[in-house]
Amino acid sequence: MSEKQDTKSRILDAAEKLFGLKGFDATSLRDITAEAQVNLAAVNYHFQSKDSLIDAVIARRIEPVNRRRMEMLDAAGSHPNLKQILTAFLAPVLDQDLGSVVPLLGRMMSDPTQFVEKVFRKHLAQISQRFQEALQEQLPELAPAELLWRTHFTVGVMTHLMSLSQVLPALTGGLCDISDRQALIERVVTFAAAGYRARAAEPALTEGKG
Amino acid sequence: MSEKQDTKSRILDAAEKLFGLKGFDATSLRDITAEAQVNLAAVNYHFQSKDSLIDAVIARRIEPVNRRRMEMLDAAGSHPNLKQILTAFLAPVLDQDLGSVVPLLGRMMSDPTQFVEKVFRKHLAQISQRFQEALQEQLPELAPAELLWRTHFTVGVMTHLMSLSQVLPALTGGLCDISDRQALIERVVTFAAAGYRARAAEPALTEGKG
DNA sequence: GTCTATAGGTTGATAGAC
DNA sequence: GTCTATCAACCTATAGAC
Repeated sequence: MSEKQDTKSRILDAAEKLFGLKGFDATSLRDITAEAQVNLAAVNYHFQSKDSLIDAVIARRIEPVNRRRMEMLDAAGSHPNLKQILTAFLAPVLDQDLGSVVPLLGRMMSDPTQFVEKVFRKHLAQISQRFQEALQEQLPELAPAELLWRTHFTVGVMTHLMSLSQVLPALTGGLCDISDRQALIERVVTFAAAGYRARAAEPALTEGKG
Repeated sequence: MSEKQDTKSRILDAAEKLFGLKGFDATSLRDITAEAQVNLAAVNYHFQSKDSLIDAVIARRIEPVNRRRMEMLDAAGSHPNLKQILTAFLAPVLDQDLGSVVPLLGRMMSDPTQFVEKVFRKHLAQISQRFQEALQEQLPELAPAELLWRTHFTVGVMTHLMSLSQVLPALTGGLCDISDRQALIERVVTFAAAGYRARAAEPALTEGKG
């Protein structure tokens, strides 16, 4: 759409695209400035360092997602049910641009190297707490640790969808089409909600038939 | 245990550890040879290129996992139930060394760049087909595409566990302890089995209360 | 703000002695 | 098989002209 953009935005757009496509380490500043059609020195002028650029690229996309999550959770009232909570958590992510934002967020979520410091503590700790409380209210019989495990599992479903979003059609011979967002979100929510509601295994008993 | 190892194995061990810790791109051959305490040129002598080394590192760990998966699936008889199928698929992965193999497999599964060619087509396509058939037999009411989606979700749960295995205790304030493998496997199987069994959403209807 | 030029370091890979 | 030495290419970052 917009023919002309300022240098800073062009760099952010190009970085986002390439980080998602090739990963943070495999993308050089030269790759980015070539894609953005700006001068190499512009990156350091506007963002000081590659590491700060990564921070900026991530923050630009995760913060609006988190705001939308809170909006949707609030909109569901003071006692949102399980599917409303899960939808508020997942939909804002899966509704993003499949060509750049989704792969970027996938890289961000699945790279353990600096995930704790760069992503979780800065952007996810607070909102996770809020959703965890809402979930616990709907699932009072679930021990907090068990609830946390299942949230970790659900985040895994979401993360893997984002990481492999670009290759999923090829992987499944076209059977899994990721472009219908609404259907995808409902699918994930259905799957995760059933997982949350599963009766926790009782370690002391011999296991029953599956 | 083994004090003395041949150069080739030392390189594989060091590469596995560092690839898991820092990722494929961020790990240089010099990092690897320093860790393995071997000469830099030894890598190219034994493995030709970094890319071939990555292949070798992956193949060494995924192939035994796949053999074990098939063993467990076969051991469950000709009509394994859902939990038996899921356990056969997940347990051989989650039972691996948490300090090196699990993080490596996590990197491998969550890097979309060459996942299709380097990992899926070479190591996962065939076994996926076999498990998909077993699952379909137990879940005949589920459309093949829907089944595939849920398998993708389940692989996401597994992958995210592997990717963040090193940081999960720190992330959850120690609440989620990954060292009890048996309990973890049961937790994942319980969650995924419930997800597989969830009634598929019917797009035409207005949604019921969650 | 944008550019050129370049510093200073790392990378994967190889040639050739032993 | 293992080593030293090295190449050519690449990297991030910055200094300084405009």
